[in-house]
Amino acid sequence: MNDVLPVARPDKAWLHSARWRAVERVFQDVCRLSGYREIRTPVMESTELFTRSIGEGTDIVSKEMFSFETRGGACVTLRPEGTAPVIRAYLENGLASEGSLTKLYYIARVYRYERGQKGRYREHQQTGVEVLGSAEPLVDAEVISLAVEFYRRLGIVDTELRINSVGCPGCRPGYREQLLDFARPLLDQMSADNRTRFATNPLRMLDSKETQDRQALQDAPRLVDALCGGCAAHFAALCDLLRLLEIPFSLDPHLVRGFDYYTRTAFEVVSRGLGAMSAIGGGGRYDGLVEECGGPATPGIGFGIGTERCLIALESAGIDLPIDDEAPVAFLVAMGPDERARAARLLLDLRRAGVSCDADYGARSMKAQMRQASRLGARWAVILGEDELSRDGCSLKDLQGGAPQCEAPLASLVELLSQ
RNA sequence: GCGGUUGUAGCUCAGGCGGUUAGAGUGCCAGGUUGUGGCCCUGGAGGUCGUGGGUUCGAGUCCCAUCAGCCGCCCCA
Repeated sequence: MNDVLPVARPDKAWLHSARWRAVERVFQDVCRLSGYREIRTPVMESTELFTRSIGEGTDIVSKEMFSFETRGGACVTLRPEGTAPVIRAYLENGLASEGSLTKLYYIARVYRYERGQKGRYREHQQTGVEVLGSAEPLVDAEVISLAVEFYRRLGIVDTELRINSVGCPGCRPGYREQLLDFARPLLDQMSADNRTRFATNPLRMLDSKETQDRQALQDAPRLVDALCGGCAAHFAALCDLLRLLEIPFSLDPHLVRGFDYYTRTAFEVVSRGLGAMSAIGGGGRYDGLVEECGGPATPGIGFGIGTERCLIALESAGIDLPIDDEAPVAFLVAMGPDERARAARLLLDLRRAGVSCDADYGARSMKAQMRQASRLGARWAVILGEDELSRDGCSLKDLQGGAPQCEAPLASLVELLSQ
């Protein structure tokens, strides 16, 4: 299991909870600066929500969902992605207000029943945003720039942004016919998977990474050339905006992505040199999804970013984000039962004053307590012995500096350590 | 879903052709220092050998299944 461990137990660097917090903090900062608000949705939703939104023919729905029946006989699924639950919550809680945008972000554990490997886990985390209520290319550009800005702030610079337009229900069927006509004579040159896709989900043939499929479809008609007027104008406007924002991108006419709900803009951020696990984020526009989920026709766009993949990318790039200092300021060393009781009171007083502190709770030797203080990285050892307590004082030893040990009155301890 | 590989102490790993009380390093605990961390020395504790079956007089070792990790494919974050 990929447990996320405290910093004090060194393991794979990216498994430290402090690093997760650091990445999440960067994401939250970027979102907050851009006017997004956090939404938290349940891990479990009705199965139907996902089969309808993601699409029956997709890999995720057909073989990768953790689905089961409740005691009451309802079919539920652990969410395999973040968008559909957000849409459901948006509708159910009336977050839409007439004629205005809703900008949301989420940090969600998601679940897919698939074979694990580096950077791919059955339970993983995605951070993402959803913008509901606008079809303006300006919004597409903001969402993409938000994702790019997140990577930039993390320091992951070895990335490439790929975009495409997958059209709309108006122009896609026409393209679909073009593609089918092109592929039909080439069917025997393609993989079994692609022959299946030919019948079930032709656009996904383009996404195949099999070399035989890539070769066969190399000169296939491009979706971007078959867009209707509205989609073409939208895509052109987005490309202009990205250039204005100085966000480098490449056009990938074969980019389709794994969800059926995408319309027009689709994009992916890949981190080069990470082998099988190249995509570290992706998203797109889904102008029909809200309606599909039972709401009013509402355009939307969003993206999802894999937290684990970001952490691995950071690790392999040798980037150390600033992480929380978990070392206590003070460690109380108590010599006997009376002193331990006194220490308990001091711990409370110090903590109330905002001074992080800890102590040993057993009857261990002074040497062992000092060793623990040192190991925890405490700045001060506060020594409570019979002698000191008889004078209502304690000995203060600086475990990191070279200052000589001194005695201080207990009454002044909180003030001394608060500095 | 497919292929390869690994699973032994908290951690990193040894354990020729199956044979008696399963080892090392590190970490942990105690002592050396009757009340003082890091360095050093000595000692100690700690293991259902991933799990479940099977073969055998006897399985950490061989066989099967299963789970998990890692790597590749597919797909995706």
